[in-house]
Amino acid sequence: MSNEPVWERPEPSGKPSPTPLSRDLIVSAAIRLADAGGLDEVSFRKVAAALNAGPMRLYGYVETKDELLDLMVDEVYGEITPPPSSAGWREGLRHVAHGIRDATKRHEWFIDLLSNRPHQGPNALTHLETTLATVRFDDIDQVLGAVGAVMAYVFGAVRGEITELRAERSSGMTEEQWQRASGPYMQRMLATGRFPTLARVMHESSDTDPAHRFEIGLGYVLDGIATRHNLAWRPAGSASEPSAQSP
Amino acid sequence: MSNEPVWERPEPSGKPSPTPLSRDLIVSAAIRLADAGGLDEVSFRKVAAALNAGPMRLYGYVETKDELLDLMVDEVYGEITPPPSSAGWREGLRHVAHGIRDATKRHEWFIDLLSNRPHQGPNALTHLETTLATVRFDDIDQVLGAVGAVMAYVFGAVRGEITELRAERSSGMTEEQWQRASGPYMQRMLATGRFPTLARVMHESSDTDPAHRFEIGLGYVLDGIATRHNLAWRPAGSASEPSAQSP
DNA sequence: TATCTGTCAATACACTGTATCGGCAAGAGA
DNA sequence: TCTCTTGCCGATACAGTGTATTGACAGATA
Repeated sequence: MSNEPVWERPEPSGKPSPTPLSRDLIVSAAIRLADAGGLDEVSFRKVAAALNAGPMRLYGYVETKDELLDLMVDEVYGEITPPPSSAGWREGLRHVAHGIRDATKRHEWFIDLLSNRPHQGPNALTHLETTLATVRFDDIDQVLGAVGAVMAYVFGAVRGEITELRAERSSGMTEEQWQRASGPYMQRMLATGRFPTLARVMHESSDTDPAHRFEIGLGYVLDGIATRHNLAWRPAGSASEPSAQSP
Repeated sequence: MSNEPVWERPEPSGKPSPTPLSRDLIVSAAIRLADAGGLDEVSFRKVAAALNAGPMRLYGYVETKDELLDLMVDEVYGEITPPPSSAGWREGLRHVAHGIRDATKRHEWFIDLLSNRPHQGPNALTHLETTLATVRFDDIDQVLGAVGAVMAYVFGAVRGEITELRAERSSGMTEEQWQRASGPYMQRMLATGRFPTLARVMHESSDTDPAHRFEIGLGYVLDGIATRHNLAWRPAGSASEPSAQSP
């Protein structure tokens, strides 16, 4: 009934109980379950059971399951360390990108909760704030464009990684050879000759390290921002970053 | 029991029936339902009901619900027109990017089915093949890197768009003013003063057209690829595209 | 002490994906 | 033509989901 978002709604007034409860306890239990067995393990019944409580007890703290998921997402945002305020826009955005990727490594389900609703919890907002603040272009539209592009790339890339990783895991522990067409189905498809370029990629590509591929793509995006805005920029492996200026 | 993927498994031998059935009928019914009411409307019971059949009848054509979703995804890939073979890498990738974005406009649920499993249906594979083939760099790793980065950006950006669009729709038809902090919660948050840059973005940004923002980010990625690989490239609005060369 | 208020457990409902079983109808063999 | 097999389909059932409803009980207040 209450139209306020979770973040602004107070929790029930911890009445002394054999097993005390709180929003924090609930979300951390849910996160534990999700980390261990994926989002499917997160049900009100299971979360409540993990806390020695009845399922309906959770509804005092959380109005709906989506709210619980929102709280979980925001908790993950809270784990991500902001870039140092001394960082230039390029280092800053790289830091943020890796922060999200690392967080998703710890909580794979994080990436599944992107399309539910926008992330507006307090931690998500401060994450967004510090990310925007690290890009000190004069033109605010350029700031938004740069941050938006980097975020879009990061989310897409991380999602791809996780998807691939899950496929490997479920498809019988095929380590990195999975995309090498070791799956019999893929082998048959490639054998049809209808996918020559794809076959070439599978057979000849030497770049199978996901972290490296992530870095490559991220480099593209950052280079593009620098090029488009005529920012000074060094091609590779350079330590210092010039302070940003919009043209 | 059969370990073969759907794509290689024959359908039941169309026995004459009052209401004939086929995989195509099933997936198009499912797609119709999903287009109309989102993925939640796609259940075996509802799809079967739309075809005047019992739910269990579908299991002859599709072994599991994930298989049905895979078929739906592949159908969407089939709708995407490949780039003209005359296109250079930049036009080609732009064409692919917009193809995916447009398809997602027609079928919003498409973007939700990315993290399930990799897309390996015949249409998805030919889509990937033509995408790779449009980038004629000598170094195959550079091809994969470029295509991977563009795809990651596209998926991330489109997902963001759809998420925002859904939020607007559910949050009471707030058109484009949503991100202008018209939501009372956001207004309160911004009023705390803890998010100055975010507030500035919300108030001062004039760039609210999603299509334009998509284009901007895509431009970053393509510029980055061109820059990184020292490809000839014109900053803006230039018609002809030089044929690609890797350094 | 009596009343109110807020928290919780139990039950119930509609819905999901899918395993199992039993029948039925078409094709094959005699 | 009669039987038998085979493959498809419907009905039922089961375990699980999110959540609405109800009723009891405990602590605070009058």
